[in-house]
Amino acid sequence: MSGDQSDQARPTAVKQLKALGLSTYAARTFVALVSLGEGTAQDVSEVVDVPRTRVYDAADELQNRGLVDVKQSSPNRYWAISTETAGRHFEQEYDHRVTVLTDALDQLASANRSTEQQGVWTVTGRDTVTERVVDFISSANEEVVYMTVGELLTDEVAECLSTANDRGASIRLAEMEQPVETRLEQNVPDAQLFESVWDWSDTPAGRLLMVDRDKTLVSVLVDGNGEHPPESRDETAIWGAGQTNSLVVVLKALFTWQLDNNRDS
Amino acid sequence: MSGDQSDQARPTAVKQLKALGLSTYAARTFVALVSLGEGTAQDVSEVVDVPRTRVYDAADELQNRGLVDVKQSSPNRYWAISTETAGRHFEQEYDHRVTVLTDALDQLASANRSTEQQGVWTVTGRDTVTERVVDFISSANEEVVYMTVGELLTDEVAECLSTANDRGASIRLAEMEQPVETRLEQNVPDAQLFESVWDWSDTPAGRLLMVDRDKTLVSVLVDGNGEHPPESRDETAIWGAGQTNSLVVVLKALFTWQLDNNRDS
DNA sequence: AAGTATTGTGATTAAATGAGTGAATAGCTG
DNA sequence: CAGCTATTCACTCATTTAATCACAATACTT
Repeated sequence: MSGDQSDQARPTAVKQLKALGLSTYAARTFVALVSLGEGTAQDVSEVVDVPRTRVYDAADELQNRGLVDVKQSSPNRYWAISTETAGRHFEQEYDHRVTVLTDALDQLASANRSTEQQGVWTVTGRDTVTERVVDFISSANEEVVYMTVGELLTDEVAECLSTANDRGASIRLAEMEQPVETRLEQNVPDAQLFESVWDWSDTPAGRLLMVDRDKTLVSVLVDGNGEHPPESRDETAIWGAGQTNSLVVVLKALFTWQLDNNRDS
Repeated sequence: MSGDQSDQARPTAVKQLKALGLSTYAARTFVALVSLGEGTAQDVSEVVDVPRTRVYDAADELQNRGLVDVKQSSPNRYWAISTETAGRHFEQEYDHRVTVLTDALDQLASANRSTEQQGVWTVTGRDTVTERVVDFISSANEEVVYMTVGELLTDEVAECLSTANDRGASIRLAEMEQPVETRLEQNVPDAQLFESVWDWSDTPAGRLLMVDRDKTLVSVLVDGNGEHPPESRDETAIWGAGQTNSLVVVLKALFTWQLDNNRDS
């Protein structure tokens, strides 16, 4: 199929453009103009599903956004900016957005974000959990203990561990499945490896993390509904912070015992 | 006023969050949680204008987006991620969006984006015009002739000119108002400067650009309605491409005469 | 030059999304 | 167990957005 790519490309492009704030018609019109390079309202409505009489509004919207130039002739002709320019355009727009947002939020953020927490917070979604893990490791000053299944030791986390190590924190790393692999040594060469004395193989455990003996996180991998391939298994985690936090106390005990035991052997 | 900043910060933060795809309630709830650090539905609805019974939906939305963690107690407590994490989060999200979009658009883009154009395209808005100017200069292989009023020779354009020069294109630069200033030499040291023989002082001219004697752009500065300060004057431009394009022909003639005349003196 | 086709604008209607409100259920506390 | 609060759910109202139609203006054709 020659159109196999385009058949996919068109809806995804429209979807992204809508997510970036364009109306449905504007998104479709822009996609049409990118395909055509240039065209009239008629041309556009023939290529995509936009009523001809609405192409004018859509083109207006696009022009105001700087995505389309207009030739004032009869009939009017519309010209879409190049894909590279469009990319740069949106990048700039959203850099600006995020800058303004973080500035505003920084002003609002209260100083009393205490690290002393009573209970336990839950996080869902693999990316979100990873985000929290990275957060924690980034805040490490002295020690990071991280036990994980192999598939979750991504480059992002590995890099983060390296940075923490450079900062002077000691890294203790273990894998749950096999005995410590050489892969770990490649990814995080400065880490001090240890082996788990328990067998996690029949548990859905994902990661155990402890930072400076003050912040801890536990995650499990949970199958969605059907038997998806392993990569789409969802992850949910709980975390807590502070010396008096129950989860911290438990994991501290667990890891201390674990590490002591390892040193002996 | 102590709250002078926050009074501004809160609405702008909400506005940006909405622009980034959150619902009004979700945006307000997040702002409240950033201010509080942590809180119950009650707390949130007391701080910002969200009905208490709806904080739960909003928090759900935020949790799915990975912006808020939940503590399952009674009452539930919600915890907002740090502003830095939020910034990184959105950056990542939109980098991803833009990547997917440009990929899709590249597949769609027709190869026949000919540089040979019949008519003349119009662009409005200072930023958009600048974008087009940068586009043009970036595509220059041999020669760039750029005549501009001082306020429009921004750093972005200057840098772009330097790059073009490094690529082997000769840069000819002039300012419309005063005789050629030393400022130009600072900004674009490698440019060959020339003086205009005409007096543009009573015209609203903004820029004249010619690239490789094949693409040209003319812009004018136009007052909005009231007497705004000069920086808010809007700009509109027309451009054309191709050896047979009327605008190209005109500007080529103009500049050739201009440059010849300059060399004589 | 007149008629026909096509382009552009505006008004109008219908559908969908989202904001706001209140009632019902579940869970805790005394 | 009673009274309270927290949470969820269902519904209304308003605003926005999609879609259609009718008309005016312009260009093209014979």
